[in-house]
Amino acid sequence: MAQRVQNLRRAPTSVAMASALALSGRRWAFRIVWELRVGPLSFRALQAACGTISPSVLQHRLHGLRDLGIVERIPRLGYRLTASGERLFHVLAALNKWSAELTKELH
Amino acid sequence: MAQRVQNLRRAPTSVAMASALALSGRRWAFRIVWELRVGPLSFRALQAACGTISPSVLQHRLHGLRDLGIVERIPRLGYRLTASGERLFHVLAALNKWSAELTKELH
DNA sequence: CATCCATGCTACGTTTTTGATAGCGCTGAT
DNA sequence: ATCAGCGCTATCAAAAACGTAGCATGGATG
Repeated sequence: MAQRVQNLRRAPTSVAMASALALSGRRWAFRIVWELRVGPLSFRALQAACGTISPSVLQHRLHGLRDLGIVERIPRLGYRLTASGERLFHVLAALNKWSAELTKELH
Repeated sequence: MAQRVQNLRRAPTSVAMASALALSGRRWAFRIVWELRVGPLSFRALQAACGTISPSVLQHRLHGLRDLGIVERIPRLGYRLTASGERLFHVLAALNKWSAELTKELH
């Protein structure tokens, strides 16, 4: 395990990782995935869950996330995570844990 | 474990998580952390590692990451991850793995 | 049928963020 | 003294995101 991490440190940033990082760098992208963890949400419910996202950006993101196979649209149910999206959720759960530790640390 | 994930799904998005997601949503933010996994990098080396980031944005991000205690500046060595930054790297390692599986899946 | 309401989504003008490029001031080596 | 590399700033252009209004559809209700 320690060895594997060392290899990760040495290896150049892969194309796949670069695009995952590019995805993460678009505003609201991960937040949308995170909000969908509860189950399918309608467009408007998703908008409300994110708080202040504008519908144009939400629409933009949903297209991108659908193109990547992270989110899918279900008629009459709205949007929900695919299997890949679910796996991404687990990554975000790790981020969630990290964020909790970070803010605890800042006090 | 399964139970803990269910709780995560039910719980509302915390303030800490919202700001972590906001951080992720700024372009290059996570990429910078990822590139610093190899060890300390100078401003220009970091710029080169990211590929095409402009110096003004890099400067902006570094300030933000320093304010959050994720990155620190070491005289004559450049920038490196703090302990929190290292823990964030481990989260990104999970993202790395996810990205590899995702692209494998798309073929 | 007519009305109402919620939905997914688009249009559009403004603001914010990011980008590209040039270059300044400093430091250390030659 | 020169020179190269460094961290970083300035400036302007381009792109992304925002806020708001509103359209079209479809189902429920009177």
